[in-house]
Amino acid sequence: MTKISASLAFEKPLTSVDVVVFSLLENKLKVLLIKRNYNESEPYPNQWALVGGFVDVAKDENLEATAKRKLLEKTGVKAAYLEQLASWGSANRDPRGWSATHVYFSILAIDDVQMPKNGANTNDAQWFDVIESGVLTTLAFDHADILATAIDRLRSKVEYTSLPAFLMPELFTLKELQNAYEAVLARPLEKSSFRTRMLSTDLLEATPNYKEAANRPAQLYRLKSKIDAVFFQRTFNPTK
Amino acid sequence: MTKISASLAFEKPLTSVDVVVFSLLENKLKVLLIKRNYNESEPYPNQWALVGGFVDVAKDENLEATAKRKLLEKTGVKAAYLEQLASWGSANRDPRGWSATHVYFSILAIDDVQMPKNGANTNDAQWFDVIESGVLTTLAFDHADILATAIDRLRSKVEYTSLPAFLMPELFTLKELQNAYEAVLARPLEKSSFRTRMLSTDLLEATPNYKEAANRPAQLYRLKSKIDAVFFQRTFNPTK
DNA sequence: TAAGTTAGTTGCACTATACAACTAAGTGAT
DNA sequence: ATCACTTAGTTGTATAGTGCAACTAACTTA
Repeated sequence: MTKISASLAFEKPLTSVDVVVFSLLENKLKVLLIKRNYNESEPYPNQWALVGGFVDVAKDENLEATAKRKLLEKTGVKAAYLEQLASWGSANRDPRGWSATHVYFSILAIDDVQMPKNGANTNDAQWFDVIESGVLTTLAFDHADILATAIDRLRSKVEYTSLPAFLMPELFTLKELQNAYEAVLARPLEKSSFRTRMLSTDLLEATPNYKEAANRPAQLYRLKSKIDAVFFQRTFNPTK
Repeated sequence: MTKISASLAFEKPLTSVDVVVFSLLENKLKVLLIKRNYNESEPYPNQWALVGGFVDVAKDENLEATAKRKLLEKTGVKAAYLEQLASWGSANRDPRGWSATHVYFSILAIDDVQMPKNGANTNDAQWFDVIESGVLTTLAFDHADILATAIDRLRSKVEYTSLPAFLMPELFTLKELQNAYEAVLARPLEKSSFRTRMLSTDLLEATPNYKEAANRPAQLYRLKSKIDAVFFQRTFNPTK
């Protein structure tokens, strides 16, 4: 027996990728969950779970490819903000054996999403309200832990980055962007310092258009770059 | 064939854990590297690599346990600052097949480290200077990428956390702590604001002792908590 | 034309920082 | 003893981003 076959003879853990998909719907932060098959021979039948699945070593060139494939299958979205969150692996998180999952999180503008039309069961994918650090539903596996970590990470990054910009449609007003920040952080922000912060970077581009309403029209902005987030030097509201 | 055996029949990627181990030696940031076996049947024989190895599904309860086991084997250190960095997985990063590695990084006080005494080859573990975003040596696998990411993450966290405190011995002066920050960041910091920042949190505890020298003695401090890092509201030197 | 509403600005206070000049406390040479 | 030298530690002033509150701007509707 050579050294190579010895090392490959180790029992290998199961390897999966999960994606925590966030979006904004009616000014509320939402997370996309998938209902698992009603199949008693698989773990957690009929329960809600994160978007995800096993790495397909034939199809997926790398972990991000698995994440993108799963995201595309469930939302129809090709290019989206996608960031690695962390990984969870242990002997007992999956009854089928030692398993490790590489978790990403994604932030989508709801306009871009085409929810799946799965003939048989159109209700197998659903947006859930994010409340505190989770959802009002039991989740499969350790997905409640994972979701809580993703929400924490999202909130802490939103304190000093432009991530909520990825929740916005093509054109939006500064107040709408502020509403998105507030929906994620679950707390109000101060108008003038919010505006100063957003306009002090080259994140946004003013358009010649205004959003008409029964009051003073608001300037419409668009993102300068669809890809990169901007980092600020401080957090909001020093917590004191 | 049942659904279970179908899902487990997938070919599984190799699963490993790597740890990027940082320490401070003579006021220079160092990273611990291990020389791979001189064995032509294994990939990258005789090359330097990060601390790491395959998950042992029989021994390791979870990923962190694998990381701690590897850290203990190579440094003798049991409790250290250990944080997940990210994971890397692809079809071609390991010639033995589709492989995914879960990477942690650790920060150690050099005093705590007992370098291994491996009878045969005592030179198989060595501290390398961190220069720019890497080391002056070729690394096995994609470990140069991983190391660069770890250095970036370390530097960016050091801007707003107390991580360098974990590089210090039991007792240290504020100047020594500042030297550690500067070694990691590879740039000078301003004395008075550094002191104000450090003393404004309850990170440090003044001891009754002073460090004697051929000049004014410096107050010695110790960490209040060995476990948690402190977060600050801003970065150092806003980069214009 | 006035009331109501939301957009957007302005002035002032506060806080953590940067920068520079200062004082404090020791050693060692003369 | 005194003074030069060195490093520890402090102080004063400026600055930048924020929080807060009050203000002005622009539009609709009654």
